[in-house]
Amino acid sequence: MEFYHLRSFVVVAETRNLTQAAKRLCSTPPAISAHIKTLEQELGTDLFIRSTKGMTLTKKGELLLVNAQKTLDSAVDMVNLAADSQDKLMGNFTLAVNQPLQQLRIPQLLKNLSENCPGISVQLCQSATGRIFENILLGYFDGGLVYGDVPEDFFALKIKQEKITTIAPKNFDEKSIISAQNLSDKLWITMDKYCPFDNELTKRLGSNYQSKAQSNDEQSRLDLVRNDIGLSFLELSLAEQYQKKGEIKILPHLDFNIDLSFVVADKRINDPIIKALIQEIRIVWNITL
Amino acid sequence: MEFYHLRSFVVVAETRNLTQAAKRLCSTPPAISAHIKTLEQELGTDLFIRSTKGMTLTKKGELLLVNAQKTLDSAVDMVNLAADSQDKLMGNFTLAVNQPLQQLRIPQLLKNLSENCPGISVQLCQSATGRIFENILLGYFDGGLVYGDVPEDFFALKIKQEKITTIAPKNFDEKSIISAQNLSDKLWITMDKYCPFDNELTKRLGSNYQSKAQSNDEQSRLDLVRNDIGLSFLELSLAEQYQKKGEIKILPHLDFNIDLSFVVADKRINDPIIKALIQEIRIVWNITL
DNA sequence: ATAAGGCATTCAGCATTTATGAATACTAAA
DNA sequence: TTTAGTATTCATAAATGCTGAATGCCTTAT
Repeated sequence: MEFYHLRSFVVVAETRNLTQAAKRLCSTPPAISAHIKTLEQELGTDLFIRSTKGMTLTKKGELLLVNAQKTLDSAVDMVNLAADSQDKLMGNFTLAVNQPLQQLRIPQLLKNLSENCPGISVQLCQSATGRIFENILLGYFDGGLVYGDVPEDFFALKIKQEKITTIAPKNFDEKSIISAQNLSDKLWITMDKYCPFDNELTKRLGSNYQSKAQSNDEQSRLDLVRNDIGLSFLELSLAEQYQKKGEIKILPHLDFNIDLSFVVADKRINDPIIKALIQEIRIVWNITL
Repeated sequence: MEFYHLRSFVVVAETRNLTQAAKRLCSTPPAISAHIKTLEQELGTDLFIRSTKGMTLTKKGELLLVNAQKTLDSAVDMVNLAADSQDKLMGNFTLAVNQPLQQLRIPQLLKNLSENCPGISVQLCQSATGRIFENILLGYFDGGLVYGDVPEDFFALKIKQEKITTIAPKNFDEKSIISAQNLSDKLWITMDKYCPFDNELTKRLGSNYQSKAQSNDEQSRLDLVRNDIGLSFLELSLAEQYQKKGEIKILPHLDFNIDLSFVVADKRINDPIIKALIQEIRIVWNITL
């Protein structure tokens, strides 16, 4: 049974005349006749009573006509839905982030997105800057929020510049630190090779600093510093909060700035979903251009 | 768009694998691939994202899958309904009657029928015995209740024997009637050539009786007799009712018996609807065989 | 009575669509 | 590097559906 059987069924039932039905269906009586016959065989019941005057529905035909009509309507619904959602943006976007969501205004972004682009759903994924680049290239992420410089083959939208400072345990003797170089023999809690923070550290202190522990997670690093394990980098405003509480100390000797950017694969810059997402990011972060 | 497109769509969505889908559909990957591609072109949107791992639904694919499934379900409903009502009796039956319905227990018949065979609807039609035979042969009636002998090519189920008597106006001088022959020169209200009552009249009185008026309708004939137009035949029990009221007189000289039968065309005796109807008639009239 | 017109159906041949099987290109895993 | 699994392309074969003329049936008009 195919749709054209049902179409013929319905039209013949309406016209009660095979010839006219054929005209309306832009076909010929033998073709429509065959449709009806096939349908009758398949359903195992007569649908019409043939006479020299035309075709009249049997009782069972009347019964089944309702379902046939319903089935065709359902199909039309599907086609209409496809047409309606033709230019409607729909899709998933796997967004990798390198910080707690609040700081990145992600909640606001999701809120705006669900209002302006209800067809786009976002899958969030925590990762480190370097890994984000890799996974975007591998197709596991669609885009991400990353620190620092952006490799080739990536499109980057600069969101803001962040100030990074050095945090130390509260009982750290900051008097002993005169220049940045004095920090190179201290114990460090580093990120990992995928994090530009570590690059910055190497740039400033050389590669002879000691790494006591590694963690991508800001919160973990903070905890380790709190517990007197060593020094680490942290975003300035966050660090100031914890210093106020007396939990850590801030060492300004290595302060540096770093860009926070939204990145996607260069080749996907014309993807309408990505375009829409960038638009929303611009709004949330108030990026004029 | 045809059903096989939707079937392929649904199965590929389930298996997320063209090869397995093809197996399940007893087909080959190129065929199923073409189905999907055709459907995508027709709907104007991609349904799947192809990868070396298989096929995964796009967002719009997910959206449209619901409708596709619904459409297929609706079609299955129709096929199931056809199968369920396979052995269910359905149809119209045009029943011609030659008397008021009450006497023929038609109300009871309809009641039983609607309980035992809800798919059968009955169209009632008043007519005269002879016309009933003609119209059954012409296909205008499916069956009827008739008086007297039944021609060839008809199946007859005898329902009961009725006593027919002669009715006369109330001021009729019955003393003057010694034998049946005395009635032959009276004025008669006859039925018509299609009614076996007239045959009976001819048989008994010869063809030289005078016909003043004709009517198939019992009520009309009764009215005419009441108004002193002439004599006529009537079923005995009815006649007795009217005699009690003093409206008419009964003349017993020509009394005769006649069968009331249910008839259908002989060739249609195996029609299941007719079989069912006969069964119900047997019940209503308590006909043991 | 006869002819004409409308109806559904049958059938042989044709046109189109659909399915197939081998080959290809790609990717992931071994 | 090879192997296995994926979807796709292509030429060919098979199947399916469509057509137009012819047929039979019936009703209506002549």
